[in-house]
Amino acid sequence: MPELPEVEVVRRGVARWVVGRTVRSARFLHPRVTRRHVAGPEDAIARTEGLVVADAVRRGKYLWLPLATADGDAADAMVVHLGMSGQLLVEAAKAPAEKHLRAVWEFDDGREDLRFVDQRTFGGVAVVPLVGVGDGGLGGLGEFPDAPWSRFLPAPVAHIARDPLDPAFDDALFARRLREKTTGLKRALLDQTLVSGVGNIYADEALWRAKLHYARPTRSATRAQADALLAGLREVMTAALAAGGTSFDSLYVNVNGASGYFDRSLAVYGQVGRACPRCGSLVRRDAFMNRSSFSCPGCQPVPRTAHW
DNA sequence: TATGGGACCTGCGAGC
DNA sequence: TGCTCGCAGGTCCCAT
Repeated sequence: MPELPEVEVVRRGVARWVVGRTVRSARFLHPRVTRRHVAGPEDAIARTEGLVVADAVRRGKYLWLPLATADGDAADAMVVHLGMSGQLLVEAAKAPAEKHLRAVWEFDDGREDLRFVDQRTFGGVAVVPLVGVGDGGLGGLGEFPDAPWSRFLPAPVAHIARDPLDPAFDDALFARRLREKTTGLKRALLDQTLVSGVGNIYADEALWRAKLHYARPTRSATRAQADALLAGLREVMTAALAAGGTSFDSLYVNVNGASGYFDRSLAVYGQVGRACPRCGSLVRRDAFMNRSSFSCPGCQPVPRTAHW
C-alpha cells in the first residue's frame, strides 16, 4: 500500500522521467479518477495540455506536478493521490494498456507515456491552482525547493501536515498537538493533519519501535514518547525508502513497474503468530478502525487507560 | 469543533 | 468447479 516511502519512490521516478516535458494530451479512462476535480475531466484536460511539467513535489502521500507555460509562467498543479492501489508508470508509448489503466498522459517529444493504473479506484487526479497557506512554511519536497511554485501548495493538500522526513517538520509542535488530542496514538498518527504520510503499516511499525501500544491515550504521551514515536517513524520510513518501499503484492510498484522489498524487514505488520524480533512474544492482530492493528504484547503492553 | 464509524472499490483466498 | 464471504485500507462524509 502506498504510504510516504512508496510515494517518494514514485516521485523520484516521475522527477527523472517526466519533469521538463510538455504534455501533448491527457486522457481519463474511468469516471472515478477525476471525481475530486469538481469541474470534470474535460476541464482537467484543458488545464493540462500544452503545459510543461515543471517539477514533482510531495507532501505526505500527496504527489503533485506543478505545471508551467512554455515561457516559464507558473500554471496549475496536477495533484495525484495513489489511494490504496494506484500506480504511476512510465511506459513506452506503444506498450499495451494495463488491465486497470485509468489515465494516460502523452508528451510532445513522443517518448514514454505517463500512465495511472489503479485497481481499486481509491486514487485520483485533480488539476488545481497553487495557493498560499499559513503553516509557517510552504511547499513540499521537490527537486527545486527554491522555485517559485515551492512556496505554495495545491488546495487539496493545504490541510495536510508536514511529514516526518520534511526538514521543516516541528517536533515540539507535534508533541504539543498530540497531547491536546483526546484519542489514541494510532488514530492520531493516521490523522494526516497532525503528521502526514503515515498509513497502517508504518503506524504499527513506528509504535513497535517506540514500545507504545496503539490505544495509549494521546493526552498521556510524554515529550519523550512523542520523540520516540517520531524517531520510530523516521527510522522505518528511511529504511523502507532505501529498500524501494513495501510491496506485499503487485499493487505497489515504482514508475518502472518494480516492487520494493521492505516487507521482508517488517517487525510486526502482517507478522501475526510470529515471534517479536525484540522479545520473542507472539505478535497479535486486533481489529481496529475497520482494519487490522499488529502489535507485540510483550513490548507494547495495553495501557491501564486505553483509548480504543 | 472534535471525534468516530461507515462507505467507497476490486481482486484474492478460504470455506463450503 | 463454482459460489459466497471476508479482508485489505486511504480518504471523505455524516452523525454524535
